[in-house]
Amino acid sequence: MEAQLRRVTSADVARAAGVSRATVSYVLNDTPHQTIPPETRRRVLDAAARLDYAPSAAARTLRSGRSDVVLCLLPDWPVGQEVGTLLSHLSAALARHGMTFVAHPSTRADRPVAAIWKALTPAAVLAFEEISDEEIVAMRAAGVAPLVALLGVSRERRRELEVPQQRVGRLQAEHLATTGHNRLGYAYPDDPRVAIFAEPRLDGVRAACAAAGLPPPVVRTVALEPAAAADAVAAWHAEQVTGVCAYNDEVALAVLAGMRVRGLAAPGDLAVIGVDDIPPARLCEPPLSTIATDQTQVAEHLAATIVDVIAGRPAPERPGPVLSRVVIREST
Amino acid sequence: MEAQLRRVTSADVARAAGVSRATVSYVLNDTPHQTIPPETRRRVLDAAARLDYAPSAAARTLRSGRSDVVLCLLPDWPVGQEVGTLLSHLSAALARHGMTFVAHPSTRADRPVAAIWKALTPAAVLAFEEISDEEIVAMRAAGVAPLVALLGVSRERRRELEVPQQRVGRLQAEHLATTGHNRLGYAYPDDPRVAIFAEPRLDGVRAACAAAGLPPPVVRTVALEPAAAADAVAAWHAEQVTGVCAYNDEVALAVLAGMRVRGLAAPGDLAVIGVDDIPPARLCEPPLSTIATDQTQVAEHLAATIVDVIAGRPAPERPGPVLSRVVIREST
DNA sequence: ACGTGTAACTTGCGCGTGTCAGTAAGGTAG
DNA sequence: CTACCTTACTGACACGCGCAAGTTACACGT
Repeated sequence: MEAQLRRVTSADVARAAGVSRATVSYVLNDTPHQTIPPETRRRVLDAAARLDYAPSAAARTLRSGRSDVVLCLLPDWPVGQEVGTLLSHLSAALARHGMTFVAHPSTRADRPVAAIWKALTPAAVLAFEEISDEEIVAMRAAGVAPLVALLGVSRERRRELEVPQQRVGRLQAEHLATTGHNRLGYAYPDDPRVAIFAEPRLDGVRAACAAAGLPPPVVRTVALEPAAAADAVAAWHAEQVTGVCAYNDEVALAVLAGMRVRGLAAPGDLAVIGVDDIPPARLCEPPLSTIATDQTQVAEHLAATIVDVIAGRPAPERPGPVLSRVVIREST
Repeated sequence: MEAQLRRVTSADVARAAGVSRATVSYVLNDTPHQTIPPETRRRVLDAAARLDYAPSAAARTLRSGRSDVVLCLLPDWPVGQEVGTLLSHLSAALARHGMTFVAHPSTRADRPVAAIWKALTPAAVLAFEEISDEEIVAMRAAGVAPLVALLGVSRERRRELEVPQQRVGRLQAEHLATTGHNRLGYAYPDDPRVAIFAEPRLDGVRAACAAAGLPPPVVRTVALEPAAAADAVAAWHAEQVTGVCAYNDEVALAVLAGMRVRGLAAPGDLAVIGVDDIPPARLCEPPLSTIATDQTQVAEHLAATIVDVIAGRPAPERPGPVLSRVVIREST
């Protein structure tokens, strides 16, 4: 019918509705302190719908100086599906607030981070990794981009979103302590890039040990290979460790593999508990106890915080404490 | 020192360099057919660097009608780390072509897809799932957004990027056939959302069976639970199936778990091969044979295709056939 | 001397918005 | 009748950029 090759602009809508462009803008944004009679409003909305009008984000961004995009800089360590689902929920939650969520796989080495957010003029940037102070002032200076950092550790210097990583570690250790283990090990990840998450979790384990009157955990780095893990297992065994908290489920699987190499079996010789509850956790031998986190709840809180920060309001308080829970299977 | 609260614009650079705004634009974009003496060029570049100038993407997009953003609509099934690393490589590859890659976790139910790309005016949209024809013409009409779809199946209707999923299935079946199995099973994923990938893989298995003179594979849907998988295993066993190709490594792990329930062991009672080579594959019992794909190469080809499509050139031909290879472990 | 050509610029337009500053019509108060 | 307010609108500007068209200065060929 109408083979439109040009973009439909608000001027087109205005023409179709027989009003001025300004009126269209007022109607479509229901600008406060503007009195529009219902009849006119209807005409404008009709025309907009009929023409399939969608405002140009570019023009709107140019005009207002900020867009409704929230940019998430992904870390350069491989993101598993738990982060994937978190982002998915986050995207949905932000959409409910009228914002568009996008993620950029960090290729930090390739391009400076600045190039990315300058190319998008997002309303907010959400990062998993530390951001340099100069970077932060630069973003603030660019006016359009308040910053939010998601870290495992809470830092006093600025307001941050904190997924309670410490609590994750504490839950692991408490579970092992209450099931009769009094000498714990910690399976630390091989990849140095995930240290931001590993450190607070380990801190949580340490805290729980101290609270339960146990000696501090025996920390060993565990690569994702049976042979390497076997060495760690042997070391724990030699130190009378009977329960191991792993950084995550994959590391836990490595520990189980290492035990197999040494002819040991969980939970008899060594109890193992992971974090994340990835699908393989329930499929391995023995099925892996782990810590599951309600990503929906985390996403909801993250979204609320982001919205508040963008609006310049102080961030809301921490999420309720029941985001994570222990999933008991047969490895403990 | 200089607490700038306003954005640095090309006008600022022009003023600092003592030239007009147009000259700045010509220098920074090295516009063809413009003769700029080295001295002037240097002055401009100096000023730009000193002021930390970054062009406004919004303005540029508004002016030129298209941005340098490539938007990837993620599927609503959970993305594993293999997709994660693919996106990471893709982002790097596109950055090398001067484009910015962002991903949007598809919350298809929440917002219509149109709202997303209209909010970003990307140069291209990369989707994993089918896109309706009207959607496509709408994107084309919006002028700014050529479309590229990444599917497992190649469709004649339009140019698509094809990761050779069929080949993945063929590799699995050929490996089992050459190791002496002559009655194969296929472990189909429980999640209907991944059918786009599952179908071509299964087709590949069927083709390989036919080519090897074997009967068609016995297809069973396998949920990611030991009990459910056990039923499938029993069914295969009853039909004298001796080797199973699984949709991916997780499904393969489920099959292994199901065998355990039935007191069977791989590869003796049933050989199992997965796809993806996720870390748990080498950590489970027995270590899982699988198909590994070189994501770097895939990303490179994807990036090249996207760039070509944006430029309006025909897409380059298929990638070389050696993107995937069999990783032989102990489950076959 | 005069056109022609080229180097090295500058001026100015318009992309599509949001919004401020009007303005004409109509009502109400004094 | 005048002064003033409200309703219902419209005109015009600025956001930052790319680029087409124009301008000046100077060199060259005849």
